[in-house]
Amino acid sequence: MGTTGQLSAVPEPKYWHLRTVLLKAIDTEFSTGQVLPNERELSARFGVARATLRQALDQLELEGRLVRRRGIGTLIAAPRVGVPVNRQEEGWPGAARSQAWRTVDCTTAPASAALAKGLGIAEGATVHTVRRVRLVEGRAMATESLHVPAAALPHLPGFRAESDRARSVLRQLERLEVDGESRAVELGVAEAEEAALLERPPGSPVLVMTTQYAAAGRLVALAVSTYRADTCKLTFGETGLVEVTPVGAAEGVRTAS
Amino acid sequence: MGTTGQLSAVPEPKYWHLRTVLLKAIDTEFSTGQVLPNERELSARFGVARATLRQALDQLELEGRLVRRRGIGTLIAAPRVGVPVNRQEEGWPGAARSQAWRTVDCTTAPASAALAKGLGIAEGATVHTVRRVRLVEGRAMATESLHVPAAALPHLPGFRAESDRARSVLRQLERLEVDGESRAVELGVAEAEEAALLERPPGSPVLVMTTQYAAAGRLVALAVSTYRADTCKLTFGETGLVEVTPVGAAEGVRTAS
DNA sequence: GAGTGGTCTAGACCACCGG
DNA sequence: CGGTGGTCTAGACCACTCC
Repeated sequence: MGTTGQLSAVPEPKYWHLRTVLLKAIDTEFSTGQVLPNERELSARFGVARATLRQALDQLELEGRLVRRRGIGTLIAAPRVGVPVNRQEEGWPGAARSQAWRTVDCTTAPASAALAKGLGIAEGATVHTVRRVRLVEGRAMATESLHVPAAALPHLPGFRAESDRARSVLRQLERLEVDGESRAVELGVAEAEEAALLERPPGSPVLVMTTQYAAAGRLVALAVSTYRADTCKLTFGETGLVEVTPVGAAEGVRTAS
Repeated sequence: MGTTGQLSAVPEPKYWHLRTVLLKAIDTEFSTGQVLPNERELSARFGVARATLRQALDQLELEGRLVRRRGIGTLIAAPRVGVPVNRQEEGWPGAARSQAWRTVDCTTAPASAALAKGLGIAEGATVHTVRRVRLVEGRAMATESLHVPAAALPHLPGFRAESDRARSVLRQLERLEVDGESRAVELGVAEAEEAALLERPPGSPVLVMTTQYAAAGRLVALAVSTYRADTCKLTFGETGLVEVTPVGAAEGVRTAS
């Protein structure tokens, strides 16, 4: 990486120009896992205040190009992991290759107004909520709150220990024939508990995915999942006919073209 | 909104606590379009430096709760717009209700390495690229670069004016029978040109969606779309059987539960 | 011109990590 | 312990919008 980096006059902010310079350096002179010079060193080298440098690093971290670790340094991030989110492969409890989820807890409570609306049931109706963490290669990638109206699980056995109840709910869901799902994805930030489960500080960006599952013409579950935006790329597989080359082969198309 | 807001001792950073306080105020005391007191006023009221207050506002803006306009003030944001992204309804050129796209330009050039890989063709092969902007309610919500190998469009007429060529490419695509698509969504930031098309400053967060379209067992197009993360919520409709209550009815489930 | 958010500075102290 | 990133401060000036 060059010594100065020639901050141009100024139609564009310094931090943005810095980001560009650093990005090029990352692409050409560093590789995954390497540590950058520390912030005080970098800010001196580029002749800017540390806060300004940090603004540039913030951008690059948001883009998933850098990882900053307190007490360690700033590292070049690994490319984002493609995380499949279709029901068949991974999303639905107990399906094929899923030891990928770890159940955190399970509660049973009356539905809040918002939750009732999302599930299309009456406010105050009993709802089971299973919280799970999705693991990819052993690392926590997402949290999920799976809300299921008690009415949708007629055969659920009576009270049990919490972990048993979670298992029961999940097992019951497996048996339902889900014939439709509707998803939405938006940007959010991790709140305290989520952040802890994801091993990230509060305020970290997440991709919030909301999924409504339908069976026999009725909604039977509402899942709210928060995926770490720094390390995850959500991939939506095709139920269709052709096996398409996995997305991710497209790495770098956006900027390189 | 209270006058002080009682910043607690400190296991949690001030800016994060501030965010919480402001979030509650937004939910209870303000409504869409209202302007907050200015930053100097707010920072004084909460007894913090302006930079600290801004850190809290940054978070809320990332969450899509605030919009800041230079020279105007900080406003309460409208809820995010649900933007459908399935091929049938909106994504594919010329489909049903689409006057929703505005073509920006159309270029024909050899494929870069990354692009060739994404399309499964040889590097340097000729590719048509149509850039478009997606409009929702008249506002620019996304940009798209649609890359199509020339080889996939055998009947494309010879050279023409750029706007005509764009039209031709899109029309040819309509005629192909697409039988598969593979999507990925991740977080990114808007670069200069994108940012301009989206009427946002560079560095604004975007949801980057990469879509591979297949027809007759081969990839025929690669689309890279960048959606404004502040105002968009991507919704994935079901090709399935049941008409599911639109996601968005689930508003507020995540925090309220 | 007055008022807004956007950028930038130069410093300070803290929390965490490793040897 | 020294070194790292994380937070916070108090100020300055700029770019923009509206009157």
